[in-house]
Amino acid sequence: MKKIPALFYQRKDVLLIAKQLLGKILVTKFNKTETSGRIVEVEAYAGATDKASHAYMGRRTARNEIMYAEGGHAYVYLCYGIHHLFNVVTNYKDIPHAILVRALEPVSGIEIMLDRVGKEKLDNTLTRGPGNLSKALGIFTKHSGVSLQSDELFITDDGFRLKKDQILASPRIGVDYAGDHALLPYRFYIKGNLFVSGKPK
DNA sequence: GAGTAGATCCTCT
DNA sequence: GAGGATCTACTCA
Repeated sequence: MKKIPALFYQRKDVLLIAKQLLGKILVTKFNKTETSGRIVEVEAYAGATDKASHAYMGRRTARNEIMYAEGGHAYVYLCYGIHHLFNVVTNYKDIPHAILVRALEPVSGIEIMLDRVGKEKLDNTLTRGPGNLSKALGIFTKHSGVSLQSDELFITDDGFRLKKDQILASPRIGVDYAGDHALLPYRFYIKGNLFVSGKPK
């Protein structure tokens, strides 16, 4: 499978990229063990104009420095002292846009993922929610800043295509503190997919 | 089934 | 020193 080229991420419309990431395969290959999952849920964070973003109003710190890099890098950080959140940096250099990957549908290395999470059998909690999927794929803060063109962390396209009516938008999750911006429909997910967070159907 | 509290630690002020 | 791009478990109905 071919990695998605860096140019895919280096475009201005973070919402468009977020939608196009749905259905792609996120792959990690650490210590020669490969695990992967199809992206079924994402959230866009539109940098300086987005209250919910770490880079709101152009904030720039050691932690979010990677958001200012050119598109095609991973931004990983720890939330609530427990959960690792995996983001894809997008747009051009110095424009801190990012896409948070919230949920995956397991594709390969499922037993390895179960082992990492400490579960016995596959269920829809394995890769549902950003904290869980990072754990399942073995992603930690030390992977922040890794290029998605590297061989241990990348995204591929296996030819899977979604119809327009399979993509739904909704307000983002867990960003109530962002006031009005918490209501922006920047979350995209695949209709009816079991691994999308929220209430199971 | 729905709502709420607790866990737990890194980062910025 | 405070708070956060979350998840789980437990309570109550």
